[in-house]
Amino acid sequence: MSHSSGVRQVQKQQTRQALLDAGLRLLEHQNLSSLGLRELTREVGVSPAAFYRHFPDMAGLGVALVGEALGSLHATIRAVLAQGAGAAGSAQNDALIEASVALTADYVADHRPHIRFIARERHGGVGPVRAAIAAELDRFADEVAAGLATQPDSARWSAADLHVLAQLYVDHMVATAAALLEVPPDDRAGHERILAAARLRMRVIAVGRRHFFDADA
Amino acid sequence: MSHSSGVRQVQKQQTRQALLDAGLRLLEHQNLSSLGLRELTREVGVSPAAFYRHFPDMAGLGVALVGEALGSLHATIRAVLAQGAGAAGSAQNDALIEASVALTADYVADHRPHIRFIARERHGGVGPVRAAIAAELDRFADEVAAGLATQPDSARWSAADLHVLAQLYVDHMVATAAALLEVPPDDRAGHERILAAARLRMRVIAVGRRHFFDADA
DNA sequence: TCATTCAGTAAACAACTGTTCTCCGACTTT
DNA sequence: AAAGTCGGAGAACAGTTGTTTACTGAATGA
Repeated sequence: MSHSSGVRQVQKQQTRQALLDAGLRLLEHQNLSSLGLRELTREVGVSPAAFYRHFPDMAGLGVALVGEALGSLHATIRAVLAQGAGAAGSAQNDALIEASVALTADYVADHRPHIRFIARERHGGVGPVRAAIAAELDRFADEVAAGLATQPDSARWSAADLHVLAQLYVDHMVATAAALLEVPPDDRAGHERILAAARLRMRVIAVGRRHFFDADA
Repeated sequence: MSHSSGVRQVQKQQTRQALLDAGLRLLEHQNLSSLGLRELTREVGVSPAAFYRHFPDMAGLGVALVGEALGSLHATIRAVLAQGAGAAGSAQNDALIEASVALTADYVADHRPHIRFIARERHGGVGPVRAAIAAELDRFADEVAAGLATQPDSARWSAADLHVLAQLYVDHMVATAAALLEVPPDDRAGHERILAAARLRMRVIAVGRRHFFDADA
């Protein structure tokens, strides 16, 4: 058999990664559908034909970038949500909100180009990429719904309705991430303004969930 | 002076409109940044050079499309929100939610390509278009905030926090509109599924607003 | 050691791109 | 009726684009 860590494979992965990195760099200021194959290979320093050794399409490159951008996030999200399992009270809830917002802020700070790519291509013109992003976000919603289900405030909620609520949380986090991109990375004040707004909105949603089945709701 | 309804002006507006219409048609399956000038003029049946008589750029065409897509919506939104002014009780609130959701559904049904364009270019690669969309959505948030302010449930809310809440409503409506686009126009079941989820989420937010300052919030 | 695999190259393909120029001819003003 | 305006056509510009082809030479496995 051919073990997968031969010199050949390693070098192939290196240029593949170089293509992904250069793509991300070039996509900071343009859409995937306007990124040229030659433009990309020129940036990397390989011949145009070399691209086809790694991806069938530009769409293929895009799908790979989606995985790079969001793939590692699932475990992190589950970890954050686990800290609120079974906990009650608004103090505990606020801690969970704070942790979620902090996670969003940190991830955007550390992966700006990736997040920008996701925001840009979420409704972009490249079908397979749109589908890949939608699939990842759906998985996020599943995970958030599972996390919500363990909390006392969700006692009277059906699984289906919890999933709808989870989508609201996910959408809101994506919106917050996109808002953070609109502000320069070193603008601490603008940064904090967005995060404060995000916290407020999450608290409104949390309160709404808790009182949703009250008599005067 | 030259009155603005001469044969000349009318014909000019006609080809301008033809450019906008053809643009919208071609943008249904691609991004603005990948729409070629020649591709567009070919679709309309005019020479490439004719484009420059109407727009300096593709970005210019895009900004004009933003106005076409969202400009007429402000008055409609104000009208819907006015019906809830000063009203209390969850029944009245539900009516307002229903009206908002119905407005969104109708507008998407009647302006699918426009809304698709907005969703696609909201975070797209063309700066001026992004800015134009952001400006329109900000105006929507202003209008929603003004509408919310007239309701008893907002009694203890500051103007600034109401504006943050209004952005949540606007974001949610945009997300709902985008979700409607993902489903074929004649899929009544999928359509209704999305609208039911939107209503639920809006109700959660409304309940959260009402109980936000409760002792156990 | 020798044959095989295969990532990357170079060149050629036909087609396409945005922009500028000069010109025409129908509308508009005087 | 003459002079002026101006939307649009047509051609030329110098590039660019994605894709396929035959090839090289180093890593690989027997």
